[in-house]
Amino acid sequence: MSARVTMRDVARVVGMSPMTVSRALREDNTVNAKTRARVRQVAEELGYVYDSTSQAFRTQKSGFVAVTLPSVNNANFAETFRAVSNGLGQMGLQLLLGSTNYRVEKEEELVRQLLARNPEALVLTGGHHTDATRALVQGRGLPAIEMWDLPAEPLGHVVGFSNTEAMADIVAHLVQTGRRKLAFVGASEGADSRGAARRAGVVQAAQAHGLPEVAMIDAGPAPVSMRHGHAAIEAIGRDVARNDALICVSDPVAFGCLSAVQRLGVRVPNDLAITGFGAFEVAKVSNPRITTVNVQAEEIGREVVSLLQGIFEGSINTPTCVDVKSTLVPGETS
Amino acid sequence: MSARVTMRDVARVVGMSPMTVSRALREDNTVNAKTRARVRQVAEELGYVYDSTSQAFRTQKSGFVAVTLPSVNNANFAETFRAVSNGLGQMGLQLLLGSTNYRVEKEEELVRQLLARNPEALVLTGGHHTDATRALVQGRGLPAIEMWDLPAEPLGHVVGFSNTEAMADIVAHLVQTGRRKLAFVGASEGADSRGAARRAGVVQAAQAHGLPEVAMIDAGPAPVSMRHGHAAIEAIGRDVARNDALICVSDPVAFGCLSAVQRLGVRVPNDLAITGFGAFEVAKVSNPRITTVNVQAEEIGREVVSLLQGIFEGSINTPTCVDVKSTLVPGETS
DNA sequence: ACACTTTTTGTTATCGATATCATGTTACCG
DNA sequence: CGGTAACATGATATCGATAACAAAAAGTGT
Repeated sequence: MSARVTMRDVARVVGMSPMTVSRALREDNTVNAKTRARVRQVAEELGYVYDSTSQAFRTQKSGFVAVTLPSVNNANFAETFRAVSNGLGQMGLQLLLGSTNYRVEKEEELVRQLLARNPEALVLTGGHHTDATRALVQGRGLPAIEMWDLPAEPLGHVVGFSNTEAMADIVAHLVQTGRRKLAFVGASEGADSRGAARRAGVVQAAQAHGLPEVAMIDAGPAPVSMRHGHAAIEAIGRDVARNDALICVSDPVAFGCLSAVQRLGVRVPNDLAITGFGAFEVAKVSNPRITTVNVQAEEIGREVVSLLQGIFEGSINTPTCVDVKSTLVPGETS
Repeated sequence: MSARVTMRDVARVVGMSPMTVSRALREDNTVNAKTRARVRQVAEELGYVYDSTSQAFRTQKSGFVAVTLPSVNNANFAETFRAVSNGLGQMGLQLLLGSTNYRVEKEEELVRQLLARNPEALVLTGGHHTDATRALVQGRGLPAIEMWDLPAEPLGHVVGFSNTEAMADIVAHLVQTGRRKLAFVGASEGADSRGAARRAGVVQAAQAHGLPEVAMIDAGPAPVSMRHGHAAIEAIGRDVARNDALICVSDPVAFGCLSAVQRLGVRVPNDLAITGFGAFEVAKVSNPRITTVNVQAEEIGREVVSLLQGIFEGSINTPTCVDVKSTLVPGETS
């Protein structure tokens, strides 16, 4: 196996200095067109592959933007990821991804690893972090964006929406359509802070409307998905019809509930309303269509990108908060 | 903004050489326990953050494993990603992800970018690549793994299953349960090679069983999901019942079809059988449960990791092919 | 106390690209 | 034709961690 091909090798063949090769391979127009063509051709012939590591080292700019997500196995986060990834690609940046599995300690470890790669910005999901994480991020003076939430004390910039408000919209909608005995289906207390915010939003809104106490249906530890919603309802059985509305932490959970409820012979929406969260595909395709909240996962990604763009260009200097409003999407389950 | 803290800074404070600091911060036991404690404490106090870029540059080992996926917005691929990511994390490696959006040209561009980061191995999804991609990968003598497929001419190692065989299983199952007029629902010809392999598998198996020609239902360009399956059936209307089985390229597509078909009043499985692919959550939760094929997305990820482990340890030297057999999972739609 | 091993620390060179400054070459103008 | 601008290329130093070798310090047994 031959050693790797470097600019020096290319330079030797072309009969020029490595500096010229460097210039020729970049968009540097101080190099003669003929020279450039020759350099590129030789580079191609020798199978030269640019070494970003060296560049990152020399220029002290990694070309990375670090992103943490609770999980990629979630169509919403995946959508945001895709938008950010595409946007950054166009800016010549690469995305460095880490998933926290919905745990802040894991996030801390991850942030440490990611920072070691010297990213040019850090994008975190959610507004809930360990003190060490906060210290790490702020100690570097690194542009930071929190997304998918509107934290009370942001680390830096924010692109998100209010989980609490979104839930208030749902509760208002249910009250308006005559529901009073609400139940919330979500993950056990603990890890998932966005889930917790949604739960709190429901409880709060129910109180505001003077409704009886909201029943809590535990779908197990986060992350919860279709099968957990399904199983939670199966565990309860027909008693689920004591409530007249199930407010689910997400569309997959709602679909799981819907399916289980239908198997039990409970009619939706006649006997029971069901709402989801996130405007996942399944909400629109299921039968009946699930009432949900569109959080514009892609829009969040796009806003993150345009924020980053502004930050790198220098046009954004002060902490900015972008509220990507969520909107209620009425379906057939309520 | 103060300049970044380096090992040299830590060394100065401790009163030792940078080399000692380097050793103290690693798992190098040639350094005095007291010295190490002191170094670590000072590093902590100064807010020192390790610089992986420099390390990568010096040692010529990036600590990266590059992975391409068609899309993360697919629960199957996301599952594989998670398994690989977790496994690599335990080996002290970081995963560098790129998504090809199901296009080989995009893959080529991506591979170029990823190789520039000097990864220690490359994991590609699928066995279909441009010539340039093949040349790039093989020219580097870099460990390469193709997954989610069993290519005829592998680039290196392989962890996958036969899409063709899996489809043959489905067709055999449908024939056995009395179906003869098959239709295949998938993306338009072109981009998605795994989808194409599945289509070919169906056609081939149908011929082998002496069935009439398989009807093709086009769900649009890849990637196709619930809404595309749904829309494809809506476009056809009740004519869909001219077939007696819909073989779908994936579970989400199958669910979309199922939902649309139910809205049309066609009874599943009585009037029409439906099959999916991939053992997505929705197959198990939907009503009726969808007959599918379990491809063990997570297992693929785990096998990739253990292969990589073997490669790095040196215990695996020859191209290896791991066939993660897929298994038919009968549901209620057939 | 001496020779010798073991432990601990230090010195120097280096990975590949590029910022910076210096130098050489051609073009252009009056 | 001399002088200056515009263009093109080169020389050198450098980013931070660490491999490889060197050397000092601390034990160890006789």
